[in-house]
Amino acid sequence: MDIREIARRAKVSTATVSRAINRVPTVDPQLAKRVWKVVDELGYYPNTQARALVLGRSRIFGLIVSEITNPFFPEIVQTFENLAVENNYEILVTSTVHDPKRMESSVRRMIERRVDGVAILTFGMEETLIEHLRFRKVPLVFIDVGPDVPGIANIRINYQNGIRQAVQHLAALRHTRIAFIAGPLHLKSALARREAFKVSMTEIGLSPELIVVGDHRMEGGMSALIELESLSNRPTAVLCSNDMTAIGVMREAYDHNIRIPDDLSVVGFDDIRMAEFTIPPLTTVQMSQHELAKIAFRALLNEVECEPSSQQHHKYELITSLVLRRSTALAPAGGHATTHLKANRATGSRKIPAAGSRS
Amino acid sequence: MDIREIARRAKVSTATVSRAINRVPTVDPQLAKRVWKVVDELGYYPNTQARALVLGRSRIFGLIVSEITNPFFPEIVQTFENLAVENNYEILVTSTVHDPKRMESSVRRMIERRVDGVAILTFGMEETLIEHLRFRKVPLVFIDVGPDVPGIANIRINYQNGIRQAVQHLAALRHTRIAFIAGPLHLKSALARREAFKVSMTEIGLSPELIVVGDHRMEGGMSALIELESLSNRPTAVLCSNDMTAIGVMREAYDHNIRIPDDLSVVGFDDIRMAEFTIPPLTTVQMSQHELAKIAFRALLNEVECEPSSQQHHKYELITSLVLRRSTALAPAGGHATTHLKANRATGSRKIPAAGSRS
DNA sequence: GGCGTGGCAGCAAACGTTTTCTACAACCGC
DNA sequence: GCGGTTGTAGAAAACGTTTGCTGCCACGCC
Repeated sequence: MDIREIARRAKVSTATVSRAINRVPTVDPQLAKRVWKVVDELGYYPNTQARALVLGRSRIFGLIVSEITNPFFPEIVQTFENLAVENNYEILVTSTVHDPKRMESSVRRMIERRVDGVAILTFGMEETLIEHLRFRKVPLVFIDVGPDVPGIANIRINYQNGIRQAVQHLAALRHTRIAFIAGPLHLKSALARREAFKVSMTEIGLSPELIVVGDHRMEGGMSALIELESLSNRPTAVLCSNDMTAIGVMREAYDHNIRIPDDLSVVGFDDIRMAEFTIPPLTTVQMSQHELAKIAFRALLNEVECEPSSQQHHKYELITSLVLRRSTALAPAGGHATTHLKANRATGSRKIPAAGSRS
Repeated sequence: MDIREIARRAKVSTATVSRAINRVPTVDPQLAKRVWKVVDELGYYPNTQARALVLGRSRIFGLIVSEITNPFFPEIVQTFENLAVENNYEILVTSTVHDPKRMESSVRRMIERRVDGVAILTFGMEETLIEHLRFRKVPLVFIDVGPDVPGIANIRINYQNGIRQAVQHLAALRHTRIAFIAGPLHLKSALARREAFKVSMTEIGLSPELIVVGDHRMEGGMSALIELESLSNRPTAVLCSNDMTAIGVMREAYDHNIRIPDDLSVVGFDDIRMAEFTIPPLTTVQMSQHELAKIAFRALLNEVECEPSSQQHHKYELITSLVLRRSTALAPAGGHATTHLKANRATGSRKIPAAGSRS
């Protein structure tokens, strides 16, 4: 069913149908009404790919994220989608899952579908891939980083602010041995957070020496805690590069009967929704996913719909700030007990194999 | 840059370019090589919307989920995307966020973009909306429910199996007052789980009377626990309609110093990834998101790429089964203490307002 | 009353592909 | 050597829209 079918039934030309559908004001109200009636009766929906072809605009925005399974991102995707719906855009979401092949395929798919703009909310995208998009003059939005030219918006994130608050908060609780569990260091965002930690520690006269590397996932938090606990100058507080890491830390601490926050204070980063529901609720640095998505979308829309002549090179900045919950407390008097790693609880999960007779 | 540009530079017709690009074997290898060279040099990518227009197939699958922010779904989306990439499809994901308006917009967007099939992994989609898709002969895949006609695949989920295991597991731990926190009862899936609970309880001679209603979110779990704790015949175990509810329950229990599993056993449903990382790790009924996505994708692909004549009305079924972790234990001797609701910890979260001077 | 003008509908081209059909060349067999 | 057959490239139509341009009609003005 196409526009011609409508035209036939409404006894007008396809041009008139098109104009009626698109609410072009020069069309006679009576004709328009006739068209709408037929459109409605037949349940006609315009074919957006035909429209995109002639218009040269697809009304699709690409959204490239690291992994949609990381709870940080779904919130962004949701907000982004809400805004897209409001503005009559579609979104094409792809995960890079830290795989160069997938990054490449992400970019290729965006280009093939002729998206009108791409928000790159993943880190560690290769320069040459980005060049592919830039070459085609696809408007881009980056987090943190990206070339400093018109048509490309950068969202700067003020990591320092929130991390300084976190460090000062811990220091105020008399912690001196504060560890940092970094993210994968090939990611600029992870690097930036670690640097912010170093700066903040130095500012208050502590040496930022307890730094181990995680993977921004729960597993990395778990092994990082084991690593930290095996040290002779074990920390009394640990600041994590993201919330997932912090959740892993708390989970591992649970296995070793390390009490949070009594024995060990934990601070996360991101303030994902789950942070409010961990046990104990996680003190963390908020980096509003909602705001981030809003900024990214606005930036993209601005690039696409405004005159490129206006060359307005907006500076977008997202601030971060500490949210206090209950995973931090006064430093224990003499550091926490030394037997943690021995008090292992049973771990692992078993699965019931069959349908189960009554037991 | 289009196929004609390539044709001009390779000194062949557009037909040959098209054939070369699509690896049609009848094209002269030498010509093909010439075309590929130009394609490569110019960084040409075919315009999929033009292709879709003439082919009548968009190579886009729609994926309608309830809320992408519910951790159950991102796993599905990821697996679905992986399969899509492998098979050269794109996915168009929309969240209904339990909003009729958004469901409508979801369906409209799917139709406008001319998707080749839709997996409806949300519950409570209105019949008339589905009719819109069926009317256009869009292949559909449903969870649980859906019209029983060719071109529409239903993934039946065996809730009973897993829930029976859960109930029997709790009974084996000498629990007799087992509560159930249901999901929103206008959802068929929530209803089915509750029914499975009732059946399972009855099977072992317990009466399924302790049933309260949640919302499949953490907040609902929290208030449901409060409700249950205010009862005179307070439960010693609670089975939740999904894991988010269970997380809410454990979080609320924490606030009231109800120990899990010592005072209260908790069982979830879904086995989201986070279930392994809660404190304590959550015993739950697994409903593999990975499998679910695989089945949905396969069903869709089957509907789209196979002869409609084959009429193979595959039955897809997903079984569920209990995963034991550490949120369940022997029932406390005389029920747990009665003072829970009074031993309230401080709650809520505060936010540090400004950049923070040293404290 | 004639001409000019404004308003509005329709024709047709264009968007970038795929594919059918035609055409041409080369080769083979008789 | 010629007709037939096979193999391969190109011309052109088609997919479903939008929109510039043309042209018609009616109205108003002189």
